[in-house]
Amino acid sequence: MTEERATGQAPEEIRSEADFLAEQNEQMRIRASKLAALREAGKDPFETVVYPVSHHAADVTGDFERLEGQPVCLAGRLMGKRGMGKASFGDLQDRTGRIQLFVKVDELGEEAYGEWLKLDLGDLVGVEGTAFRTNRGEISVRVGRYALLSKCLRPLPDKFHGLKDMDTRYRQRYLDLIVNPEVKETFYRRSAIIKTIREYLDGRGFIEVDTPMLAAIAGGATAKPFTTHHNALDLELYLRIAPELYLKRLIVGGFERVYELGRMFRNEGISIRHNPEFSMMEVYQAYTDYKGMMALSEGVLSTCAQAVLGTTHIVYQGVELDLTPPFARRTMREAVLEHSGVDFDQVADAAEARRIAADRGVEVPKDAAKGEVMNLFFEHFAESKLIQPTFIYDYPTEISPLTKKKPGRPDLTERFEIFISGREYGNAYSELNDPFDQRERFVAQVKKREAGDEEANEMDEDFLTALEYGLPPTGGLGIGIDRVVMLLTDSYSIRDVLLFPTMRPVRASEAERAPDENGGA
RNA sequence: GAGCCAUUAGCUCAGUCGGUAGAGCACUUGACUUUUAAUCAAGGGGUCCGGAGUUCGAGCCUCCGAUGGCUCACCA
Repeated sequence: MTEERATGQAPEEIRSEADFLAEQNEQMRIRASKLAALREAGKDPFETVVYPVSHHAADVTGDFERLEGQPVCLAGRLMGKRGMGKASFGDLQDRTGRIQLFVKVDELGEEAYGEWLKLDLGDLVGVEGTAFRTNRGEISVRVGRYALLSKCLRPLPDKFHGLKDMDTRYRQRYLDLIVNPEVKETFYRRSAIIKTIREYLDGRGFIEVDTPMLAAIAGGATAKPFTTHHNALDLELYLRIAPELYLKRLIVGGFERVYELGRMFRNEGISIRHNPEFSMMEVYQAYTDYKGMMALSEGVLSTCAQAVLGTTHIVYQGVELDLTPPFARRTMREAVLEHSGVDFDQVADAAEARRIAADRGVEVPKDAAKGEVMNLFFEHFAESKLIQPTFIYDYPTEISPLTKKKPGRPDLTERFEIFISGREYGNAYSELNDPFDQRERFVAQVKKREAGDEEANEMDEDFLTALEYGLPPTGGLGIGIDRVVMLLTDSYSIRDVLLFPTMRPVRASEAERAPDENGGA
């Protein structure tokens, strides 16, 4: 909050080329001196602005019958060099993959060939030549002319082992992308999944909307928010934890079918399944209920699998999963009964529920309601056993403050969550549209909040006002995009489906804190 | 937030009992006109994560710290 905070990097951190040449690393010095020589000869690669690319690596390899002997022009990163004296081979990597280059002194001339030999692995080059097949049968480009388009001044990670160090892979994702091809594939699939979801919903009359990420009230979910501050308004704001309450206002406004696909922020722990910022899809559809959302969930998930894998029979971490609709359906009570032997319909009240929890070694809060205990039993005994896609429905009212109650069962709500491979993928319900009931639920949440529950909802008067104007019966659904991407890319950790996962910054200099530890200078 | 493990050349990794630091790839130089982890020969390259301690001597033992990974807890 101080004025100095805006200060950027210190000027002495701006590095001249001479400083760069003085770097410790021998390989960097050599690369930098090659650049200096090129500049001196009037061939500065960084002056290049465009290159007339006509084909990509996969075009040439995939359409070779048609392209054999034809002129092609490609650009990319030089990833392999195999010199043979007066001829040499190289590997060019572009966004579609790799292709072999064949370079001969006869075709390039002495000077250009000599310069070719000085290229470094990682340099960005453009090549013009003809598509052909070598004696050993590899589809290649016979290079007639080439241009160095940008210089790579640092040595790349091992060409065979790639980059393995997880810290470096996440912090310097560009390196991971350059040398580990499967990483690119994951993010191509991520893009395809998001595109498929948009097409699926757009084709069914939904419109995509953007609601505030900066909000005065962090509502719509139970989670700890990040806080921030707006200077001009002198206002404390939260980064959103869910778009739900805004999207339902839009249903009140008459859009009838809306969705939002975007980033959420929750100030909680980091794990293999959790990142402080993550992506979620939320959908609201008027005149349907949670059953309608089950069909929509099945449609979205199976369509995504079909789009990126061509099948709904997938393998995640060695386990075969069948995403073909319809998914299994069971009530929470049934799942808990099956996996713990306890029938919560036979449990009289919260006190008895807490006694059973104590007997069974399930930790519950001292004042836990019966429904909360059942939910904890579900998480403790049942959740990890739900491998094939399963809708668990009839959630307790106490843990569902925005959900319509089940007719004839005020202790249960019309809500379900989707479980696959022992993990939650989505959450949906018949939206509570009774403003009186909603106010009571908010009041109950506020009480929990006052009792110290930082995750409980705040009162949202404007949302209640919107409900008083009339929210049609509406079904709502949220699906965690990152987890879907993990599922369909067989990724073990959420960090593997986020380009830049949240990391602790590396301390600039250890020396800065040394005096403290040495007890002063 | 707690526990366990890791950190050695640009990258991937060895490092014995505590005795002056090793390999492969990459790099440099030379040979080689169809190789593909090209090959062959020679060479250069180190803040052993940081700090303190024990010791005649520490990459290795002890303590403190940094960062990451995994597990657990909270959550999606």
